[in-house]
Amino acid sequence: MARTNEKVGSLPVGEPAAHTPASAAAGIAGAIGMLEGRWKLEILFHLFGGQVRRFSELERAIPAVSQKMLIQQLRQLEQDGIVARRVYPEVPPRVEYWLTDWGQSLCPALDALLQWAERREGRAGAG
Amino acid sequence: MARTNEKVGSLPVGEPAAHTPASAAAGIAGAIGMLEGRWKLEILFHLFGGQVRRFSELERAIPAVSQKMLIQQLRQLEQDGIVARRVYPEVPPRVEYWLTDWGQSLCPALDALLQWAERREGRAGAG
DNA sequence: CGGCATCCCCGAGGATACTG
DNA sequence: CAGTATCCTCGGGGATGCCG
Repeated sequence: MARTNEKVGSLPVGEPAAHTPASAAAGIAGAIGMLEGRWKLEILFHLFGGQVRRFSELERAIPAVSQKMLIQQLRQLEQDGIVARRVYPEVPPRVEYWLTDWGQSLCPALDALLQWAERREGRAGAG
Repeated sequence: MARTNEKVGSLPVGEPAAHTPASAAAGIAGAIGMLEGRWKLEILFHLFGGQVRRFSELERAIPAVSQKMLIQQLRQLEQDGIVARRVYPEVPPRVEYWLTDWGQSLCPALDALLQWAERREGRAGAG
């Protein structure tokens, strides 16, 4: 988010696991940012597992979304390298969407988050 | 998000791992929602590892945040059961914040997300 | 069928000032 | 020091209409 330039002190460059609270937060914020649109997660879950869907299929699968939003979120996901898109130069037009390998690899991370959310039951905490 | 009432068909109730695309998305959206405030992640990373911080410490640790925002996000995290709060009835006032056990358990999930984000480099994808 | 453009609403988040 | 109240900005996202 704002200001990632709070340089770390003396780091052995090359180690990918070195983070300040700010840089770690920034990295995750970036990841979450890519997932933030109101419909992106739902889109992703319709695409996980190598599924290929055309625009109208997604539209039907997510009834509450508007065309504009669906396109917008799809394009953002595409731009972020999470989903891939293919246009068939036919008439009537056909466009298909699916997950990139990197996009697919989001699944476990999302699953971890879901597990965490569901683990909430016994949230006695550390009070 | 909108409409979680798209009931699943015939599920063996009791299995916690059964999700429709919509319900999985909703669950993760809930988790992400708790993390969404602009400062929450940064707050979390200052609290991970059992650290206890008082309000003014967090304020100094996150210079760009306003009092209002810091309090608001802290309170939301508290309400969600992620952070705990303790007020010392002294003067001048002192308030300390730390993560609940459940909050601490977010760390691996966040880490998975961070790993994923950093794995982006060779994002050739499944084009 | 799929996509872009326009207008509008609403709420998250910021700045500032005040209180106990 | 910690928290509250008020006001304002900004942009995400909804509705609608037109195009290839």
